[in-house]
Amino acid sequence: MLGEFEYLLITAAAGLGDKAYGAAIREEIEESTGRKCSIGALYTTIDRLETKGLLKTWMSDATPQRGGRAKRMVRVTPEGVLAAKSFYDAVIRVSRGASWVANRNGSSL
Amino acid sequence: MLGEFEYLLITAAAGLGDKAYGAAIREEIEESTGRKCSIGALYTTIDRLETKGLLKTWMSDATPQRGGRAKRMVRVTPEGVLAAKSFYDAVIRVSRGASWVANRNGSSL
DNA sequence: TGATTAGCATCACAATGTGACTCTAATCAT
DNA sequence: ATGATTAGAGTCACATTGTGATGCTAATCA
Repeated sequence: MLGEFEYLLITAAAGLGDKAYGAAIREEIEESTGRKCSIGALYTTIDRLETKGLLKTWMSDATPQRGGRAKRMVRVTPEGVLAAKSFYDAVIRVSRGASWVANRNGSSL
Repeated sequence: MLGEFEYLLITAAAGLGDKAYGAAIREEIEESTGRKCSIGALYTTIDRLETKGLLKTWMSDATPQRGGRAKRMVRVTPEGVLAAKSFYDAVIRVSRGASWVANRNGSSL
């Protein structure tokens, strides 16, 4: 199953869509979690997810900006979406009834 | 932050309340996830969570059953509940807007 | 031409997760 | 009373995942 950080990364990348590349994903993660995302965690996890087939990555052309280095673009594969969904579902399912879950009446699922 | 399995374990233990002990937690986890829970994962994770103060454990008296060995009882501490809540919230928050999340209208939070 | 900048890569290490195997003490059947 | 069976815990070496410090590259700017 996905680890927690792997899930974070896939979710961030999926949200960014076409604009998903290393540094942007990192910002996205830091924003949505409020915690630092280390470079090491970022790229090693990208590598691992790509190996597992949950992500696809490729290098873009360098952008014409000061320091505009080539970006490593990221796309979540269908398998990646599936894995994320299954992680999410697992958390939700397992959490049903837990005291810390806002119990909105007719809990569907 | 909590790992995924740590979260599972805390949730299962919390759900079992007074009846939370090693083997029962294991069954609970296997039931709610549909996956095997290895003994090693179980007890090493219990140890770690206890070290972190998220669980408290103690040995019960042996029960008068065939093979009724002393059980290692588990209680989730207030810190443990907090940690679980914070993990859950993080997953929910981060997942907002993800395509695999059933977007039920007024998403509270 | 060299300072600054955006961004990627790596490596050794820390934390987590896993399973095969073993141990214990209690009942049960002979 | 002795050995098979049972519920349950403990351990260890290993696999997987997460982290941060450090450095590299190529582009712009002054």
